[in-house]
Amino acid sequence: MASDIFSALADPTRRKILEMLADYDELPASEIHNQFQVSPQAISQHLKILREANLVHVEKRAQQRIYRINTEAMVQLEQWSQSMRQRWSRRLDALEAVLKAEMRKNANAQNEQEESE
Amino acid sequence: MASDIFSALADPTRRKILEMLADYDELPASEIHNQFQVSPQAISQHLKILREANLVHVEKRAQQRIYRINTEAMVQLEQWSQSMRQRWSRRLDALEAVLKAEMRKNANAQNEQEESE
DNA sequence: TGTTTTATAAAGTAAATACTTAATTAAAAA
DNA sequence: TTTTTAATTAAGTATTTACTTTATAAAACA
Repeated sequence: MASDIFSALADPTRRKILEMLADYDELPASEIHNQFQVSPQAISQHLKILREANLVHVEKRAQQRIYRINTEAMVQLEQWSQSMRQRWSRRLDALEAVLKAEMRKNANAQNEQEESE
Repeated sequence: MASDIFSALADPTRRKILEMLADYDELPASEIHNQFQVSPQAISQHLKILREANLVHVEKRAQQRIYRINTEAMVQLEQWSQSMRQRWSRRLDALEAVLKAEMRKNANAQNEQEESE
């Protein structure tokens, strides 16, 4: 996992930037900035963090910097939540196995009792 | 989305706590603390943040506080990444439609040319 | 009851974060 | 070539964060 995807996603401005990029594919920094009330420098700093987390790609086009979302990095986020689910269900499977074993044991005990009656 | 799930997940200690809870279902604060090098107070503060983000549940048991993961909140994280994927693919679908329309147009142009030949 | 266990709350601090303004870079246009 | 456009980097600042130590709470145990 690219070191701090989660820190990068912690900021609502950066999440909104990613959502914009998911909707529009490619956007120059200036257009991203238009959607917010803060300075272009502030947005540039957010974009730098998104770049460093490998959540976006940049391409130079004349004076512009064109940003795109990096879907691979987004996949990593999904993988983390999936791995959480797997840990969770692996535990549930183990619990289920124990419960089934318990049920068999009870069923056997029941049978033995019936046989002795 | 319970306001700052993402901020709660930004800290590696808190993510590790969640992973522990995913593996072990229920754990008292003291056992969680055992896995880390920081003070119990520091862990208590992390647990508070996880509680406020609704990522965990607590149950009092004698002096202990028993923590469990709240799977509903984890689902919200998956929903966000899924919604990102949806935005992304909705855009791809639209692009595909445009491309298909282009192809039809070209095919028609081709036909008309053949007819005139 | 007084003491121990388990945990949290409160107060203080160093480092990180999200902004600002000022300065710099580099391509395009006049 | 000078100016404009688009964006970044640098420097400074207020707030937030992640810890610490100290103090408090509440159940269990002697």
